[in-house]
Amino acid sequence: MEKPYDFRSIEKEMQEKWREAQVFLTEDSTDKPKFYGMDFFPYPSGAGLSVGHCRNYIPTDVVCRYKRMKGFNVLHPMGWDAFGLPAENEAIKKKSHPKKTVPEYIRTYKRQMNMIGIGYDWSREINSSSPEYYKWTQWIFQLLMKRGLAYRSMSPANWCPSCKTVLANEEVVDGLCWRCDTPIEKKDLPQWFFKITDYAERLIDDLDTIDWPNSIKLMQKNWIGRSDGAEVVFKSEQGDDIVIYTTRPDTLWGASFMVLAPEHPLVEKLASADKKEAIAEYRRQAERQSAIDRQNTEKEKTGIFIGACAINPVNGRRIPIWISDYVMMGYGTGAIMAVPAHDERDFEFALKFGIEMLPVIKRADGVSKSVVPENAAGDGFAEALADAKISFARKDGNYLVTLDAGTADKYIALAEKYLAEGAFAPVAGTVWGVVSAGAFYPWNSFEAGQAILGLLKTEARTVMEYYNGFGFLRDVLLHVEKNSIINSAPEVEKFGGSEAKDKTIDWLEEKGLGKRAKNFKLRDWLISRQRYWGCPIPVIHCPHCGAVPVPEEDLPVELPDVENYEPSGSGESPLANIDSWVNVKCPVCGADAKRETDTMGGFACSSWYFLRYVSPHRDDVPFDKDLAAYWLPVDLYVGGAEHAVMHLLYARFWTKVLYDAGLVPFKEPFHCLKNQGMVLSNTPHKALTLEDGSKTKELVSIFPEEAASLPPEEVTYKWVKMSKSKRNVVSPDAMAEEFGADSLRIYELFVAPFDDAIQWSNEGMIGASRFLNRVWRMIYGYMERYDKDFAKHTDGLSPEETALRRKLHKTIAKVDADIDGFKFNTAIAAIMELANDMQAFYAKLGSGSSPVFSECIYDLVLMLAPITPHAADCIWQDLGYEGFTINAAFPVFDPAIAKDDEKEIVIQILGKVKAKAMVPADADKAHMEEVALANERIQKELAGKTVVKVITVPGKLVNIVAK
RNA sequence: GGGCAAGUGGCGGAAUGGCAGACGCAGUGGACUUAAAAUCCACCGGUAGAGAUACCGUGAGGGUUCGACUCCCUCCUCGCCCACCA
Repeated sequence: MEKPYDFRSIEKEMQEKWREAQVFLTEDSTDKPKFYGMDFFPYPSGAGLSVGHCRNYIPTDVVCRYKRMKGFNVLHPMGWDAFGLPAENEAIKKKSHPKKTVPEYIRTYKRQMNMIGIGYDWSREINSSSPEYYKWTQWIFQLLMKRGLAYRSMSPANWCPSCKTVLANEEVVDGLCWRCDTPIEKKDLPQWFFKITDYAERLIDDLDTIDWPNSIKLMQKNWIGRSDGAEVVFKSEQGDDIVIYTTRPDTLWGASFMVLAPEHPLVEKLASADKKEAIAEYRRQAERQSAIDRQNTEKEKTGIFIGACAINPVNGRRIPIWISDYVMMGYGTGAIMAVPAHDERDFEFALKFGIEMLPVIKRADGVSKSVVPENAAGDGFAEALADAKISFARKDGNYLVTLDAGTADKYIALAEKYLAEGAFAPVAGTVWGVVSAGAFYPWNSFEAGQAILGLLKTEARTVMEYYNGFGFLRDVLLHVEKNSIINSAPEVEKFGGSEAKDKTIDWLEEKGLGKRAKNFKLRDWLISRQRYWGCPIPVIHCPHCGAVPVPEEDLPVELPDVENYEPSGSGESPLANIDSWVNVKCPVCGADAKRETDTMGGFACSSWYFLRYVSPHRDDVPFDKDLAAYWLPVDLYVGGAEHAVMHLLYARFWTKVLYDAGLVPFKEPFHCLKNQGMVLSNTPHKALTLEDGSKTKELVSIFPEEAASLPPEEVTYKWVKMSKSKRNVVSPDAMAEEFGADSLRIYELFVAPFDDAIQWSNEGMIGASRFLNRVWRMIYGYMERYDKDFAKHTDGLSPEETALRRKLHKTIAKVDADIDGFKFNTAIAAIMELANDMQAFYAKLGSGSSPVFSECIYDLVLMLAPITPHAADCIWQDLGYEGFTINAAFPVFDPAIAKDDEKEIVIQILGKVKAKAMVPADADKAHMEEVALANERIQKELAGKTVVKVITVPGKLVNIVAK
C-alpha cells in the first residue's frame, strides 16, 4: 500500500477524529490509578506560542499519553493566566482593551496547542479573568482574612513608575520592575499583605518532602533565608531597651559600636539635640535612594553618629550608636551590634568613620588563634605597629594596602620571630590573602608565611595588593589599638565554632540578657495592585467597621466595564474613578462605605488554579473536596525555572493555608516538579552607546531590522532567551507547516536533554522529518504483508529474526524507562536505532514476509504514539486497528526475548583494550579468563611477562595485570 | 562577593567506574536521474602509515583504582540564581 506522508492532511484529520471521539476527556470515577500532569498555565500574549512554550508542553504531553497507555487515569488540563500586568500592559500598548485582546490571544494559543497535538481535556479549560473563576479567588482571599493572614498596612512599597503600581518583593529583580525594567521607587501607600511569613518555617521544612529539582529548592531556601541566632538587649544610656539581632552571639564581646536602621523608631528619642537635623537629612537621603543604589555593594558606606551610646550587657562597655542604610528596618530588629573584627561590613564602616575597633576574641577551637598567637598580647607586636602609617583603598572588591617602609620592617621582624618559634600566626592574614590569589598554593600556611616574608623583603615591601585582604588589614589595624584580647563568657570559653555560638545563647538566656531567635529574609506578600486588570479585592471600607469582607452571597465582586482603564499614577486604581461602583453601604452597619479599589496581583489567581481543574464548573464551591482529594497533589508539574520564588512559593503557601482550614488533605500542591531548559535564539546585539556618544563594551540586543541597517562589524550575535520584547521568537506555526507537528515534536525532544538550554536552529528539523518519512515508507511498503497474528508465529525463527526481536525488546525496555525518567532524547535515539535495524532487515527481506517484522511494526508504532501521535494513529488505523493508540497498551518488555545468547567481551592488558572475544552470555569468570588467556593476540602480548592478577567482570571484560 | 549547574568531534549530544563519540546534523565519495531534489550505499576525532596497525585524545594540573569522561582535591572558563539579610 502506497501512501505518501502528507503530514498536513494527516495531522488535521487525526486532530478532528480526536475531537469527535473526545479522546482526551477525563473520567473522574475509575478503578485505575490516577495521574495528574500539568503545565504552568500561560498568560496569553499577542506573540502567540513560541517553540519555547512547546518545549514545556510537548514533554508533558508525551508523559501523559504514555501514562494513559500504561493504564493510568490521566488528568491533563490547560487554562489561562489571563489577569495581570503583562496582559494589561500589552493591551495598553495596542490601544485596545484586555477584555478584547485576551480572548483573541486565547483563541490563537488554543489553535496552536491543538496544532502541535497536545492532548488537553478542553472541557476543563479555565480562565482566571472570568467571574466564575475569580469569584473563588476572592473567596480564598476572604478565607485568608478570616484566618488573620490578610492585613492592610501603610508601608513603603516597591513602586514601578512605568507600570504605575506597587510590586511584591519577588517581582523586583535587581532593583528593576520584572515586567518593564524600570527602576523601582519607594512609595508610602496603604497596601494589602498576605502573611506568608507565618509559614516561612514550614515552607522551608516541607521542601524535604517533595520531588523537585535541587536548584529550585535551594532558591526557595535562600529566598526564605532562615538564619539562626539571638536577640540581645542593649540598654541606652537613658535606659531604653535596644534589641539587636545577631547570628554571632559569640562575638558579643567584640561589639565596638551599634548601628540602627535610619527609620528605627528609637532614633528620634535617643538622638542628641544637635544631631536631629543631620539625622532628618540623612533619612530623607536614604528614602530618595532607589533600590538599585541601595543594593549596590560597591558603594561607600554612609551614616552618622546620633550622639548617644549604648551599654553592652555582657561587659558593660559603652559603645556609640550610629545610623546607616546598610542596616535595614525590615530585617531582624532593625538594629545591630557592629563587630568589625568579624564582619567585613562593620569593619569597613569603622574604617570609614574612624570608630575605635575591638579586636577578635580568643577561642578554643584555633580559628581565632590563627589570627593572634596566645602570647601576642603584651609581647610588643601591637606596640611595634602602633605608629604605623598604613593606608588602604578598596579597588574592584580588593583592598589595596600600603605600608610605609618602617612599618614593613617592623612587621617583617616580628613575623620572622614568630616563624622562628614555629608560630605563623602574625602573617596568617597575609597568607590567606596570597593563598587565595593562587600564588602559593599548595603550600601550607607556614611555608606560605615564609614565602610572603621573602616577598615583603624585596620590591613588594611597600605596596601589596591583597585579595580578600580583610583578615590581614583587620589584624594590623586591630593591634594598633593596643587592646588585649577580650574573652567570651567563662562558661563558654572552651568551645569553638557553632558550639560556642550555641553555648553563648544558653548563657545569655540564663543571665536574662537575650534569647534564641530566628530570622527570615522573606517578607510578607504584598498583593495590592493599583491597576484595572486584576481580581477585585472583595472588601468594603466602612468608616465605623473598618475593612469588611463583601458577604459571600455577593461574590464575585465583578470587575466593572470601563472604557479608560489605564493607570493614573496617583497611587489609586482606575476603579477609584467609578463612583457608582465605589460607593456602597457597609454590609455590617449599613453606613455609607467605599469599596476597596485595588486589585490583586496576578499571582493570587495562579496560587490555586490546579485545584479548580478538578471541578471547573462547580459554582457552589471553589473545588470539589473529594475530587481534589482524589486527583491531588499534582503528580507532574512542568514549567520554566523563572517562577522558582514567585508562583511556586505562593502556591505552596495557599495550599498550606487550605490544609490548615481543613479543605484539602495534602500540604504540598506539586509532588514532582520539572523545569524544561530554555530555548535560546541567536540575537543581534550592538555596543551600548552612552549619553555622551561613547561606546562601551556592554552589548544590548537590537531588532533584526536595526541589525540589517548597521555595518556588519558593529553587529554581534549572541544566544539569548527568546522573548517578545527582543523580537527573536520562533513560532511553531512555520515549523509545523514545513515539517509537520510530529517532526517538530521529535526535534524538540531529541535535540538535547529535557532540562538543558538549547540553541534554536531549523537545521535539525530535517533529521526528525527524514526519520519519520523513512519509518512511514517502510511500514506502508510492508502493510499488505502485515500479520496481526504475529504473536502466534514465534516458532522456528531465523537467526536474523531472533536478533531483530531481541533488539526490539531491548528497545522497549529502554524507551519505557527513558520516557518515565524524562530522558526523551535517548528514548528517541533508541527508537531510531531499532528503525535502522528494521530497515536493514526489510531490505534483505525483499518481497518476503516475517511475523517478527510485523511485531516490530506493532511495537514501533505504539512506542512512537506518545511522541508522534498523529502519524502513529494514522498508521494504527491503516493497519486495521480500531480507535486510537492512546487507548492501546504500551509495549511490554519481555526479558526472556531480550536476553543475549552470546556476548562480546573485551580483553584488556593493564586497562588497555587488546582483543575481543565472544562468550556465552552466562559464561562464568573461569571460562572468560580461559578464553582471554587463550587468545592469540593476548598470548603474543604476554610473551615474557608474568601475569600478576586477572580481573573479570561477567559479561563485560577481562583485564590482565601483567609485568 | 555567595550559591548552583556545566565544560566530550565541525555542530547538537551519548556513555555515571569497564570498547569514548550511540543517535542525529553538517561534510566527503559513490549509486539512481537528461539534470536537480528526494532516496539508497560507503566514509567521517587527531597524528603517522598505501594498509593492517600504532600512538595521542573528554577545559588544565594532581590524586584514588587493575581500569577514570565518570570518583576525590586545586585551578580556569561559560551559564543561571541570589546578593549590604547582621
